[in-house]
Amino acid sequence: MEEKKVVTRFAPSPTGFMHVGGVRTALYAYLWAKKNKGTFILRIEDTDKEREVEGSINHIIESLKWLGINWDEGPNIGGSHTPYLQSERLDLYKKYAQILIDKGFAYPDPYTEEEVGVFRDRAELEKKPFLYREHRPETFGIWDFTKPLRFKTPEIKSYKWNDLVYGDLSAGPEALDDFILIKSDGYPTYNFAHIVDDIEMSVTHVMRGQEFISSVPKFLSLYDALGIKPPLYATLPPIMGPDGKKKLGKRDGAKDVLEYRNEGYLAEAMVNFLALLGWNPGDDREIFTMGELIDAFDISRIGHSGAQMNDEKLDWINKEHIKKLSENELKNKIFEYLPKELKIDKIIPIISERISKWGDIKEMLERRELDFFYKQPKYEKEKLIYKNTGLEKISENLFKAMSELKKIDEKNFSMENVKNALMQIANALENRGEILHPVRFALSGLDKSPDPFVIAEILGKNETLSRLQKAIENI
RNA sequence: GGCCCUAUCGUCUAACGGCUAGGACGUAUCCUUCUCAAGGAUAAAAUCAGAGUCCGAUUCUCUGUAGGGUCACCA
Repeated sequence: MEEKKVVTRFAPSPTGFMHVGGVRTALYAYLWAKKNKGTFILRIEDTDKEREVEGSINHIIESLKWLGINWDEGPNIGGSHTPYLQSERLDLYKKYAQILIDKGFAYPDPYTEEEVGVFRDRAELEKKPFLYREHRPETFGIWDFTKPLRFKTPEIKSYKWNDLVYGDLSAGPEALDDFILIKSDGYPTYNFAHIVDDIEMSVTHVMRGQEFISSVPKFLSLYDALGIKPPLYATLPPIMGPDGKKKLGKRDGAKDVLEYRNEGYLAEAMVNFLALLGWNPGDDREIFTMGELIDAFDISRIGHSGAQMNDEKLDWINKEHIKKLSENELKNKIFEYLPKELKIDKIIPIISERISKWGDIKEMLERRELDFFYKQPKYEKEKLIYKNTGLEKISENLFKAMSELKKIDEKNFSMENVKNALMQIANALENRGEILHPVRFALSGLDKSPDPFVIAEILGKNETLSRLQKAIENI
């Protein structure tokens, strides 16, 4: 028997930016499709014209592209199920609506929105779940497109189904209701449209957040009414906000993923982090490329409980990915952030081992931690004193350092040689810091900085000696 | 309120019903050239509670508790 080709989709609504929750859903669907050499579809569910936010389709596209979550079919590139915007597929939903009407499984809603609202309020007051079907009219009129079209649930029963992640799930009959298929504005609801499209697009695996679990019986009864076998469901655990309580939502500060790009995170690190938020490979690996994720990914290892967004782990993963960059990639990226005076090859390791994301370079610059590499520092004496060493002693040590460093030929003024020279003096002292600290301070003017040897090499012999001299004059 | 889902270190997580509950981030301490960073080592840190089944329960069952989701002409 031939295996059916795996088709997954990501179907966002264009109501704003994408946050990590949406991205992770997209990622898992993508990974599963790629792992099975299947198809990953991007479909835009723009059936709510009220909530639609201008520009969000492009924003979503840009986010996915940045992360390398590439779709095989969808906006911009087309495919065999074009178009990929639901607002352009209205005829199709009408066709399916007609099928349901003909089968007696759909009817126009005779009530106004206000009247239904009254039913709902009453149910809420009585602490009962609201069920429209308890108000289902006896006889149905002809649908004239001005009223919403409702689904007539064929059979009110408890549903049981299997979820690829959660296993056997079930819901009571109160999960079933005569939901709206087509709104009075002519657009289908999510409940209806996504099912029609999943059928038309031959989607085999539906991955989405667990907020949809309680709607699944509705979907199943719709499939039943149509006489079509539903796809497989893989429900994803929620991502919680930083407080660990609520599901991450735009309302409580979920970040636009593109903001992570602006802060200087690598796309692959972001993907790596999100993949691990709710899934694990079953071994101790933590750092993955997209290709490695595709190999390792498996629905059966997706977790069941909510995971909390954790920026510190993301920083660590990003740093690990930075370490994997080639020399050239690292150089180009770091130089993007540096002023021309600092575009020195030797400064790259100094920066790269002090940052976890590119944006940290901006902060280093703002804190003026790198200025001394191209600018004579100002000396603030408070930062100088090393333990109980007196000023005179410090000057004396600086002189010693100068005279030793003068002996090194300019061509050989390397970190190693500077280190040897200075350590020779330092080791003779009771406390090595008595010379290492003043020298470092003379070169950088900072209480915290890279070590003096590497700075000396970058500054060169002349500048190094000149700064030692200036420091002596200024203390 | 009904229905549904979930529960292992602070966080992400691992553990056919069977070793001392493992790893990672973060934290702390030590080492490595004064500081910072990087690196190395070490440490502290968890099975929500109570019953039941079993020789044996983090794992299975029940109850409780806590958290989350859902009950739209939103997706």
